[in-house]
Amino acid sequence: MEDTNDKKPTPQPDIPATFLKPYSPEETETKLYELWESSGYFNPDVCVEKGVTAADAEPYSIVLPPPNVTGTLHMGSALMLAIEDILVRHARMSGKKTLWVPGTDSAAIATQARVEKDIQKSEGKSRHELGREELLKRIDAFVEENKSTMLAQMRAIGASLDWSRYAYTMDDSRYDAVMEAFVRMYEAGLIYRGNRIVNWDPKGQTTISDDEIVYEERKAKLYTFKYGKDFPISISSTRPETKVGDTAVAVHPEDPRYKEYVGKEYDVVFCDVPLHIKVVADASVDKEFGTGALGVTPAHSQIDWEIADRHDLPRPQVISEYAKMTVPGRLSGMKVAEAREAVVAWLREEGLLEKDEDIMQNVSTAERTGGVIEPLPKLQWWVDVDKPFTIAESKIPGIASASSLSLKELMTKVAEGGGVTFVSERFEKTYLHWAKNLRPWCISRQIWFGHRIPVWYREDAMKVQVDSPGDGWEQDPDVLDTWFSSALWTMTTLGWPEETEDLKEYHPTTLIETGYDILFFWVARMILMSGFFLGEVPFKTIYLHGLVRDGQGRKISKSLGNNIDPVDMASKYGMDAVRISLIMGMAPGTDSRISEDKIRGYKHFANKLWNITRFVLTAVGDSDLERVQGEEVLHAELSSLVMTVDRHFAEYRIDLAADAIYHFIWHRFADEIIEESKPILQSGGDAALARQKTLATILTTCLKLLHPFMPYVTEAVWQSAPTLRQGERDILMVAKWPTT
RNA sequence: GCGCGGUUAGCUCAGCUGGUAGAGCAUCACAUUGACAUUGUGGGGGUCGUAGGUUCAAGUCCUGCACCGCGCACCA
Repeated sequence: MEDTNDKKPTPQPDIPATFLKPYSPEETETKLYELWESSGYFNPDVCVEKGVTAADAEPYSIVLPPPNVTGTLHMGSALMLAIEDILVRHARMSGKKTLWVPGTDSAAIATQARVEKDIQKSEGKSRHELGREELLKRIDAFVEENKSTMLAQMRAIGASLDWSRYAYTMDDSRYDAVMEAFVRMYEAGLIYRGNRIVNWDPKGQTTISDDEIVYEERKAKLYTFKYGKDFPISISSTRPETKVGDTAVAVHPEDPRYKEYVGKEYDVVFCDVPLHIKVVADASVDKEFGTGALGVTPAHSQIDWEIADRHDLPRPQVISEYAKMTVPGRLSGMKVAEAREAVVAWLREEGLLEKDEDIMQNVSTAERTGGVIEPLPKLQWWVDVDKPFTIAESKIPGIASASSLSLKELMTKVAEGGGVTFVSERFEKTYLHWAKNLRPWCISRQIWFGHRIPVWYREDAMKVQVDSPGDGWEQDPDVLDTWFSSALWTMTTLGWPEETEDLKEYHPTTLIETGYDILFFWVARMILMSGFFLGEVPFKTIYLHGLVRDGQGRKISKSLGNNIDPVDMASKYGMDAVRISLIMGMAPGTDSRISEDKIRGYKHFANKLWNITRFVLTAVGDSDLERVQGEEVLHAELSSLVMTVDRHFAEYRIDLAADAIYHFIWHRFADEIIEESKPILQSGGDAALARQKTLATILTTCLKLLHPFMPYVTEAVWQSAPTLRQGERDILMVAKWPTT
């Protein structure tokens, strides 16, 4: 260090100068990542070529859940990268043929919404003023900029990803694969175009899937009223404005109050709109709710649409895509909220309102825009999850080749038959519950950024194919739900639809590791796609991690200002400290907490290891330890530590593995073994020599065990202290995992 | 409404197939120029949410209840 030493110079033994000052992450991290990357060892092919991995070694593969290109990495992404990097480094050191595929996700809606918002702010223009082509150009520029930042961040975290296999959801090869998938599923009859009730987001001006809905509990008023003075039945509704779209009143078939009216038809004028209402009996009606009679609005309610199906009712649309009334009369052009008040006022005037009561109601909102969902009938593209198809060749337990089943059944059987294992069993229940209640999946989106639907129209003709059929054919303007392409991710990153070596070698992948919040969006749908196209599961094990919360257990959010930037923290405390503090105390599937204090604590640990090294190197000096025997007892103890760590790895309890290593290093090795060693070393002779050997062996083993968790500091030690390598490779990342 | 978690020291959590409570942080006291003050040693602190049950023995198994969190459904 720079402070001039005017005290007597302590006699420095012959150890590398780098250990004479505290560990400095900022000086080492970038260099070490470059060392790893340029070594080529992130790529399993290179590992085989250079003899690090046996050619016939067991493959171990993980496909990185591609982060959205909408911004920068947050603590959640850092946690994900840390967990996966730990597993991957452990697998690589254990001699497996280890592949971790990097990627980024275009995140269609999220990205377009973000860019549109920016343009609206800076230029005051909407996307329609800009035009499709120009908007896409702007989005591409935005994406390119973010991508490079994000890739740099992934490197900073230390992720040992094989960059030679990097994929982006919208690159050419992925794009083509998505088109191919759509066409094949269409040809199998599992994708169809249909007019059904969709979840329409008036704010985002697009449909969204059931899973993209967020329910918000709000206070609402339930009004009870009649359509007109001469109408015999009262109904209840929280949305009286929709009643101008009613074509029936449904009652329970066994409700004695209404039996006499079933089958009768009435004409009324409701708020200036003439209605023709038929009374129908339908078992889906709950006799106990409200008046026991349900005003049926087929075009603006999912269940009403289904009732209309059963009773062959007309389905007039009375609300537009802009959530405005399309009926003539006083409501014409009003927004739904205004119309509601206007209808209530009219009901009061007419003396038709019988009751209004406060109730709590779940309002459906769009996850991305927060817009209140307006159910509307629309002609959209759907994945049919109920229609049986024939699975040509099945490698899934419980599903026979050439058998016939629906996608829903496929998804259920994969879990029930043990085709995949959930690290936390409880998620299997959640998954199964979801799979069994699955409804058609709406996959078309009315936005511009994304994989455009490969369907072509000319007059009344329609063709489903990847390339344009020729002049005069117009491509469907819609793009696919971003999760449709994501669902193919394990396959497309490995080369599908080509039958590549990678696909053969690494698919099914060993493990999917992602947040539990995208179990349905993504994990379940990968099972769907992989099952349909390949007859196999996309991954053998499902590891779901929880949310990263702040020190007080609050969700990380912009409004709270409690975001902790992983790269920021790393520049203060080192990335090793960030990584290990993210996974310490984090049981799989449960939310975890991160705070600056915790990270600071683990910086101390990195330095502790540094100082241990300094002590050991000093103790060993220039002794030749090659032929020296260490002490049995301590070696047995070390073995038992390795066994504990292995067991935790086998159970995916990397938090416990890290804990075991941490405690051994600090509280056993440093606090006890090193302290006990001081007199032994001073006494000299064979005992001292044996102890030197023991200390070196313990440290070497600790470096290896700790490497997956804290790759930088351990590699820094390995690089600076060749004496500790004991004949192994000069890069710790590819050293052999300790055996017991 | 259905389901899933959780409830153990001030805080964050661990306690596997049941044998009478552990760690880290925090706190208090003491020590040390030591490989390391990014330190060490020691102490205090818990009737393991609640009421029952099974058992020779229950944080640990079973049942009910309460509270917190989450998912799904309903949403007339």
